[in-house]
Amino acid sequence: MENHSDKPHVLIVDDDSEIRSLLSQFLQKHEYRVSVAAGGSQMWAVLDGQNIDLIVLDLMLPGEDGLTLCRKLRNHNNIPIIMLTALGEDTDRIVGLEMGADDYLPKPFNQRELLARIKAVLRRASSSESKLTPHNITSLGFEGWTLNLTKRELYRADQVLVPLTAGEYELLLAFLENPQQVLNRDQLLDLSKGRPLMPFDRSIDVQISRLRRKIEQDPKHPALIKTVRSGGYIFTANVDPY
Amino acid sequence: MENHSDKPHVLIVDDDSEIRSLLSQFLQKHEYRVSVAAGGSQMWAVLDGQNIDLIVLDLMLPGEDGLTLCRKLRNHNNIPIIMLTALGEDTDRIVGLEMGADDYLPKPFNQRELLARIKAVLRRASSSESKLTPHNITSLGFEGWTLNLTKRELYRADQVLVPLTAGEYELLLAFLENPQQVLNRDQLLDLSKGRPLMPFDRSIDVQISRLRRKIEQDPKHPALIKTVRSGGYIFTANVDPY
DNA sequence: GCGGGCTGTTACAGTTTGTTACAAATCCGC
DNA sequence: GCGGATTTGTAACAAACTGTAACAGCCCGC
Repeated sequence: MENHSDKPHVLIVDDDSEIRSLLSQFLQKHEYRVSVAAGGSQMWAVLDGQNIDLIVLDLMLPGEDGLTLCRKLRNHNNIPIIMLTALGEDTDRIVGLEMGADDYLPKPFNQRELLARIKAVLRRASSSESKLTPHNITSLGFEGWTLNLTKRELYRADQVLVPLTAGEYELLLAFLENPQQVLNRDQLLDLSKGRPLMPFDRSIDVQISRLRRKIEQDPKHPALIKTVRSGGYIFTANVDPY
Repeated sequence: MENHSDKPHVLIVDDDSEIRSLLSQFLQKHEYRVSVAAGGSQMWAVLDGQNIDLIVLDLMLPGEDGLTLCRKLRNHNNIPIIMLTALGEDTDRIVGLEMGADDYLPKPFNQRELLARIKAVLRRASSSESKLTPHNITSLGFEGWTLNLTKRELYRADQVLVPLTAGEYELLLAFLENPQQVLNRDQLLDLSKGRPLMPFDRSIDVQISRLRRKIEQDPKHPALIKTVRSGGYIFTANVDPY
């Protein structure tokens, strides 16, 4: 469980307010803590402030649809997802599973059926936590950016993927693991490549330049990675793990 | 145990009918279920229809010899094998073990000796079952895909079988057993083929390329198996055992 | 033995990374 | 401030690394 209580915290994302309140009451009766959201933006707001253990996500939503949200969620974290869809069609199920949903339930569904699936998915999630999923932290966030550690991918605040080369990724990771402290070139080379600094070695400077081009608003006046003359570089933003 | 009774099911492969019936009676007395086969083709027929827990395989067989059968068995499954050979020579033992036999017994042998070895091998097999690639786990799932470990078959999200060669299967399995961590080429070669990396050896790269062609949505931009330049490769998805 | 499939090797093209060179920025003593 | 020394930014090139097609050898079933 992500939170400190013993009740799993379930987030229901559905545009139908009747379904929201119905499910909410039902799950609360069965010892779940429940939050609700009518769409994508409300969902992100809840995720920002709460430690959610499982998301029940409607496939059909006004605005951004469930599949898109599902994929975006997977870029950020590992929270289990159960998709609800009006169609009992296999195609939807397949696409959903490919997007990273953990289970799927065709509407209309029996509430007890949903309860059973929630239990099953949570059980699977907690049992596999220690084994085949070695990392508890999957992403690091800073200033709206997200670095997904399992996919080794960087996402901008608007969720667009920004391709990083291996070298750029390792360098950025070195900064995110040591934020707000000056790192000299030797440390950076050690952290990112595991090798020591040689005389006249400028490779870090060049990699910094390349990384800035990708993550700085104005690379000429960097805000995230600042130069410390004759000291090294410093990552200025706050970093939070997910 | 693969079958649902509590009796382990042993398959005896020997061309000598006297030995077959002798061993069969003896083992049945000691609470084993026994099937017999006189050679390769009978063996495959039995394996097709029964859930065999252990195979006692004679090295000297008319037609296809025991070593060849042993290797072929290993390409298909993980059933423990005890080899019988007329020669007490170490060379045969070594070759047998290399082919994947779990133990070896020189003829002539004491029946109690065979019983002891069967017990030991089954105990070893069942204790390792609960570890890394447990036998009670029959499949590994990731992003909608399913890898069936007993059949060594891969299924897409829509349940369609995707044929894998032996090499591709072993490589994929290596990833699924070590997801979300960077594996270098030496590790991958060791895990999938059991041999060390030689200089200028590019075989892993080629196998990766072939595997990607089968499991990646867009092999040009792989999502499941990512390249880590100068590091190796990483399997990015979550893996859950079934 | 023949043919087909699998695997490793090789070659070459496309990326990524390190090196070098020079311009720009900063520092320091005056 | 001014000029020279030092440090950093980055374009351009070279070297290293990876992707994959094509080929050859091997194994296996017939």
